[in-house]
Amino acid sequence: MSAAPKASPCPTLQRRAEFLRVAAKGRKAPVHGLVLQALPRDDTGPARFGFTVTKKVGNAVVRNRTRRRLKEAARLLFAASPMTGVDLVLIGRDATRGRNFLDLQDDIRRAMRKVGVA
RNA sequence: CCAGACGGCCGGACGACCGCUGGCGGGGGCAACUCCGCUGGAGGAAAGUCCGGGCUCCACGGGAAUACGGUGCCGGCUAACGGCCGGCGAGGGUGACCUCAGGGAAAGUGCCACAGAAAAUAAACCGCCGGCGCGAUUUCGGUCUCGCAGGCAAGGGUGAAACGGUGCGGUAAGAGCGCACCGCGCCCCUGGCAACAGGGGCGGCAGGGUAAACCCCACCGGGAGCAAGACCGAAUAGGGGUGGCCGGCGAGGCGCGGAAGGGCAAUAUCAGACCGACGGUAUCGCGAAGCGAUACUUGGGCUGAUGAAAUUGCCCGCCAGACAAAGGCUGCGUUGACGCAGGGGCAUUUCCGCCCUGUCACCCGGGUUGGUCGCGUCAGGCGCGCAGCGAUGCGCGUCGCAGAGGAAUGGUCGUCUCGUUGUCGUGCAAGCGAUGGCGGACAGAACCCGGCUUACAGGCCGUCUGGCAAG
RNA sequence: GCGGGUGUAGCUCAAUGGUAGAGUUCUAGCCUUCCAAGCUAGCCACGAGGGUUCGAUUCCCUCCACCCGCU
Repeated sequence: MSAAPKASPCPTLQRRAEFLRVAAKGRKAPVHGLVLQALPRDDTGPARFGFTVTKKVGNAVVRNRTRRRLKEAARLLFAASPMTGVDLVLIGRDATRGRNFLDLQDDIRRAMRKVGVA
């Protein structure tokens, strides 16, 4: 990469191969509001996030809103307590949209403990 | 007031905290970037992708014809359209109004099942009619059965549809055979730019339906799409080439290594079942770019067997992260890392193991999961005026109004609002007030614009129609 | 973004504009000591809505769902 990488506080996974790697080799924790997949990395860079909402959940508006809630909940949580050296994939499900926001944040914390990276 | 028709419009509001992103200004930094402030940040359909255009590349000397695809009453509007407006015709509705692929059936071809005699050059099942012959009967007028050769198409029956309809005359019975009206065709007149409408005359019925069957006629149409297309591309890694320098030993059996090897044939292939996706070949359609269709299999992989397999030729492929240049696709060196040795690394020492390994300089090429442009000032929005029945056009004024890039335009909370519903109070009642619950549609820009189509909670405005009531 | 195709019985597939059919499944009966096989009978369908036509699974339009290809 010729341009210097942007110093974003919350870098995202973008390539399909990265998502597949996390799904294949990482650990999975389904909770009520979402499904979390995590894969530790060797380096000590900031945690990277990926967001997945399948077409089964709904149309474009519903998927967009589901993804944004997950993104915001993750942003608030990890701004308070940053993590390093891990790739996280958050998968939205039907309940994500109607879940109380505080409960959704608790769901993420609970899922983090289940996959053993918290 | 009730029911309805048409047109236009809105698509919850405000605030707090925490975020994302475009622009402008300022500060820091060599720069990438970062901080602060101000300001902008989804839709009427952003959707489906059904049409039309801009823009870009490709193709192209002009014109015509053919083929293919599309459109199809007339006139107008428009950049253009399969869109819109106005008019005409047909059908529906008490009405406002709605619906219609609505050219040609007298160029030709095809089709019209079942039923029916007959489904379109006509024809005659049951029938009707008079004549002739035999016979029966008779109140001597006639009546009836059967047969023969004829006339007729009114009635019956079939069907979605039966070679004009109704009535009168006429006749043996009938028939546009004659007449009136309706329909139809032709001609003329009037109105209209036209589609068409109205009127008159003539004809005596010719021409069933189907063109969302082929077709004919008229008009329109090059191909692909912003992943179009253009530019930059360094360090490092990686590919290739040339030159200089350095370089201890060894092998071609197995094995191993190497940036890079398969197929077919020749004295090495064989058998089996399968597939037609991919590739190839052939044919067909259009002028080509390009797009598409059909067929085939010397093509493909799979399973099993034999074999130590070389060499040569041809073809394809590979070295290579798309493309190309030059070169190469092998291994005993006029060489260049295969082995050993040597050098370096795995914290240090010895052994073992693993990994890396000529070095320097110059030059060349392509352009990726990189960056930049394309990228938002335009068939633009709003207001007023003028022209027009209208679509729309013209003039003036005014505004600047998203620009992401796996994808921003948000997340959370509160107050209000709207709908619905429960409870309480009040009231004869409609209702009003208080309070609580639930809900607020359809849906997310991806180059842009004009349409069409489809989805949509709730609400507002205007015009009109039918009905009821009151004045 | 561009383009193509499919939708018929529970399943796999047929069908010139004229009564929707085959195999299989299911149900019942026969056969058998019982089961299987076999035989016989039955049940079940044109993705949705409009239009053209006397008549539509078939022709035309719109919508829905699914699949495939190219870039």
